[in-house]
Amino acid sequence: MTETSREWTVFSAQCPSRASLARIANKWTAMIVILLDEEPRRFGELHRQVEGITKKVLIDSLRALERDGMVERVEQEHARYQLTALGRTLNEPLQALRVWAESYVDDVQAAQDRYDDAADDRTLRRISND
Amino acid sequence: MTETSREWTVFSAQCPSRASLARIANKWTAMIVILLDEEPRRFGELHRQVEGITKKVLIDSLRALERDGMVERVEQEHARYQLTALGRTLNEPLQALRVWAESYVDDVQAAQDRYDDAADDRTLRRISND
DNA sequence: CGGAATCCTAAAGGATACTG
DNA sequence: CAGTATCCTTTAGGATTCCG
Repeated sequence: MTETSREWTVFSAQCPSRASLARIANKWTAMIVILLDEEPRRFGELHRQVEGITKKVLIDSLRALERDGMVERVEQEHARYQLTALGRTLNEPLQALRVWAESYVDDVQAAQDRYDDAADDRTLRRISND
Repeated sequence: MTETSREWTVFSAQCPSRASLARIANKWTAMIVILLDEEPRRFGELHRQVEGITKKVLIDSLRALERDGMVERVEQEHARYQLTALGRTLNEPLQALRVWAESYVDDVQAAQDRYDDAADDRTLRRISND
């Protein structure tokens, strides 16, 4: 395996880095961090920009990111959120993930079509063998 | 927002790139892709190396990755899996995520401790105000 | 060994209503 | 507007058993 920190490895179930990976390898985290990296934003802005997220999920996500030290709430009254220094280090890898998802839409779609067609074939062949 | 593809955006709930993001921003996906990028591996190897994953979750993950065109099964009899060209493009961002998770364990832990201590304080203050 | 099938639980996530 | 509280549904994921 590639060496990173010698002490921690995400491949070990109990390693704290595994929990960290679970938190950051997450679509809501990715979208929120990317938006907050552009500029601090208020709750309502995030709620509108992350289309389809409910208030509950958004607040739960923000709290979890606060707890993990990636996001901080400034201006208590106006509920403005921003990234911490730690959170900012996260933008690059998450942004790369977002770019990947948007760049390869067609390739993924094509692969899915091929796979589903092949699955249909398999089903047909199985039925005709009965 | 940062511009990537003009046609797709993960921030739109119905955009196919959102589903793609959900698939790749996922701890199981990350671990499997990272391992397969090193070399093709058999089912049993993956099962041992991704500690804590069950056979069902592993097979479900592999099938989903196959359907999305990132993984292919070679040597049907020996069940050896490898990345496709598309899947290989995914290693860099996912590896970056893994490195992040392993590198900042201490910072995250410290943040959690601070957060939880502050939460205790808040609780105590609220109780004494009753 | 590499699965498939079934069942089940826990956790994520959604809907709705209410509040300062 | 920025939440909280409740309840409910859905999904991910785990446990177990069986099979070629």
